[in-house]
Amino acid sequence: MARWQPGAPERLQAAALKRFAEQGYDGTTVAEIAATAGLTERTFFRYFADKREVLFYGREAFERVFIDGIEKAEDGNALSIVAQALLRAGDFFGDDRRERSRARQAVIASDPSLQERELLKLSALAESMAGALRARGINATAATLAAESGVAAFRVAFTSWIADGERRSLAECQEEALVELRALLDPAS
Amino acid sequence: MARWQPGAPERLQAAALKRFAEQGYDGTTVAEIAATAGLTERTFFRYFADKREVLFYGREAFERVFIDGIEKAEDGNALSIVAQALLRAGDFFGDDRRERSRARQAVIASDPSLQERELLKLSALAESMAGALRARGINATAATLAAESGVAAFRVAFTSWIADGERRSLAECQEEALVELRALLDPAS
DNA sequence: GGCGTGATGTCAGCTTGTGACATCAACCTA
DNA sequence: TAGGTTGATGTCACAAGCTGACATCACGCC
Repeated sequence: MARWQPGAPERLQAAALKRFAEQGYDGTTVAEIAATAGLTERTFFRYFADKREVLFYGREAFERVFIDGIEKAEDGNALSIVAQALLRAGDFFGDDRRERSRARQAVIASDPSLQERELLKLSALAESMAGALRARGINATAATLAAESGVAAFRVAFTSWIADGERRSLAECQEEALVELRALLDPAS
Repeated sequence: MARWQPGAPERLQAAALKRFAEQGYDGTTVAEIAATAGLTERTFFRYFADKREVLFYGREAFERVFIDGIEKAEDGNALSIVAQALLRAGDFFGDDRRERSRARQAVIASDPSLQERELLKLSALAESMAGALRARGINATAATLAAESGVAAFRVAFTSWIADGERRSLAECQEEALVELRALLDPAS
């Protein structure tokens, strides 16, 4: 038998989500999270740089979907490449993930320091996307603007997707947000 | 003679900028900042909610320029209203502010937790701008997307403006960024 | 059987941030 | 002018986040 239970970071994340939902983010100490997972505070900080980071465990897979999407997109202008990547990323979030996403987002919305961290992650995502666009020959400024606008569209779509009573898939919400983005130039808007 | 030296928050901010430049953000404690300003740590936390906030003192005036710009802009589509506001905001940063902006931005770039705070402030700015757009009758989604894209353009322009050797005014950098943004959304491109 | 490895624990300490209460010059009022 | 009020600041104690140094000890390899 193994000396330690496997999957320490996953257990810590599960424990944290449970506690945050019950007592709130601020009302939960790292020591409590660790105890819930059968570990100590010190071990928590070996896996996560700080208390907030536990909510963002496993982001790399998520980010890779966007980068892959940009690399594999058909040729077009910067925005159309980003749009293709977003639509593929939409498929990454199936309907089974909706409830968990909602719960996680509710925790993040409850605390400004978590919103900051979320923004930093999204900013890093935009920077990665801009890099992938530059690798396809898009100029630096256009790449940055396309990536940032794309992330803004993703946020709009994601917010709709987890809203109460929303039935459409994330990909459908994405399409709508992209239509709106392109319509910003319309004199009618 | 007054019991206390006036302008405690300004003195604390100046002391902080000085120390951060000399010793780095992380290498400076709040107690040191307060001592430099002739005050105590407790007083620092009476003026600033946390250590980072001292770098963002006086943001309201900055934000108001954007909101005023949106309110006073001539009619047009969402993006053109945002563009008018950005160009006015460009005038807010005269050439005399360039050096201080550069120094401040260097501190922020040196520490991820400061970048987080900066992103939160910019996100709040975008949300205010979106509100001002909605007040002009723009629909919610378009307002959010136009505001976020506009803030992205501002960041691009601001980064150019404080780059080494840049001679153009911020307003000129803004114009360039806006041209790129419009080209991005233009289906013809 | 001995030994290194590596995940975890223990402990001490620093920094950030907060609540409760004390201080005391300036100001107001009778 | 005496006496009370105000408000910026100080003092103290403490919780919580986070870190470095070192200890522990099952597992697996030689």
